[in-house]
Amino acid sequence: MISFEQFLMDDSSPIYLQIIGYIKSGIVAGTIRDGDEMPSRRMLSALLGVNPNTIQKAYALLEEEGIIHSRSGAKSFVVLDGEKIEAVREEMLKHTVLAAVNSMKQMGVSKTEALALIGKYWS
Amino acid sequence: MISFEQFLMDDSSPIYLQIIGYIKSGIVAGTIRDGDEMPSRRMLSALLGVNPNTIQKAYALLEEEGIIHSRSGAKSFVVLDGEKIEAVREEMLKHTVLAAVNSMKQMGVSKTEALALIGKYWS
Amino acid sequence: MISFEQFLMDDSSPIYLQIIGYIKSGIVAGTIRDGDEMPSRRMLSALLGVNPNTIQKAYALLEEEGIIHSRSGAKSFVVLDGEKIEAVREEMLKHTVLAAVNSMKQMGVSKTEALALIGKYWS
Amino acid sequence: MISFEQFLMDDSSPIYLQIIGYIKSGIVAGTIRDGDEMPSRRMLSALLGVNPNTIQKAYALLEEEGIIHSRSGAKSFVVLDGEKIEAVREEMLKHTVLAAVNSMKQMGVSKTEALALIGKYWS
DNA sequence: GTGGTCTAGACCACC
DNA sequence: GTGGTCTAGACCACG
Repeated sequence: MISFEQFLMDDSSPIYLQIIGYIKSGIVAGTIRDGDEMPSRRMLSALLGVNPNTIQKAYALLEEEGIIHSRSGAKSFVVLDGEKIEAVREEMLKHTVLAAVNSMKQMGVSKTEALALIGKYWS
Repeated sequence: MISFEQFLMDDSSPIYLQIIGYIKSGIVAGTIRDGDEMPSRRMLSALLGVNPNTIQKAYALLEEEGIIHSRSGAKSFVVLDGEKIEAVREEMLKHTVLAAVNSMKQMGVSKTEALALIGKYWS
Repeated sequence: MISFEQFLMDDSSPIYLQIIGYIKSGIVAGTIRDGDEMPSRRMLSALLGVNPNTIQKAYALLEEEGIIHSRSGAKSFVVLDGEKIEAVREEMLKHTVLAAVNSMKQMGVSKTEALALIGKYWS
Repeated sequence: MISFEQFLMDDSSPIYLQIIGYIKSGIVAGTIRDGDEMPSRRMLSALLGVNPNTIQKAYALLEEEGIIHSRSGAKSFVVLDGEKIEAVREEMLKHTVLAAVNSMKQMGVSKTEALALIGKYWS
């Protein structure tokens, strides 16, 4: 059963996207694996203090991406093969890194400055 | 006169924020300088194919930040001293870099991996 | 004993309906005949990896339609006379064909185009 | 502005899917074209006597498929190039025809019988 | 128990 | 005005 203990609501982006991001981050970090059981919508909704529909939306999108599998009446599970994991990792990393790289380029930051900035703010 | 030729609508974030970001990036990059003339709201609205209210909102916020100065009926100009430029630069870079750093941390990426990723996606 | 070797779970419609459809198709195709023995609920549940209640529901509905006959503690058998077979055949075919016909009409497909499409996708 | 006058609720499948199907059928039939304006969610919800959220769900899925384009605060439009139209047509026809063909095959119907059945039920 | 759909209505950001 | 998100709660089909 996937734990949401470390999940912190950010409140700046929609909750359902935060949930999706949390799952995907877990996949990239390796803490969420193929076959893991998802908490039921009701349970998670109670745990996070969020409306069940919000959870439902997150789960529906994850299902559409093929990351979880749900059947009415049965529990939901994570379904991941090596390819999918790699794809998620690629997507997540590419998105974050490219966003930063492009912004910095547009600001006229050089590559070496960029590396220094990362070091500075890594803490 | 500040040119919006290189401005590309991203469609993922609100238009008025994209405009503000474009101006600020130009300031950090040094392509926008103190005393530069802003295009008129009407002209920019037509050029970008966007509702005039959207342009107005962007200009109003830039004015609120003290980055441009408008007098009703007259043209708008950029007003920048060294401090302001440094403040904008600091704000933009910190925001960009911290967003990337936090995302990568959550994905279990190490500092050295992060630096490698920046290098990989830079060119 | 009716074999479920060729049974493939479709995952888009409820399992119990898939089971019923599989049986009815077999009847129409002539591969399932009067007096054939149904697998036990327990066995089928294990074979398909499905909740026993789901099998039970399918069997109950088939019994309700008079297609199988069960006696508690005894095996279930298919009971079919000519009329019943004809009724099932009629029902299955009408349902299938009408669904396709109506969809195609709504898409502005002409009768001759429809016939061509059937030919195209048949093989 | 796309008209929903001919839209009839079927009630057997979810409303949001019926709306999507209606749009796609219109695309295949050629009555819905690139650049057409979608009715606003509120307006359509009132017109069909359906909750706005239901409309929202349909629109969101259409957007995800790249068939319509929405921006917060602005109207939604249909966006279709030749490829997309062909893809939708292919998807819709293939889905309906293959469903029928496979069902009939499983029932042991021959190709000529199938063609005769289509003719019979076309009316 | 589970997932899926829907209603009723609110709030916010955007144009 | 528009689209997007969320709450609160209901109902149904499924396993």
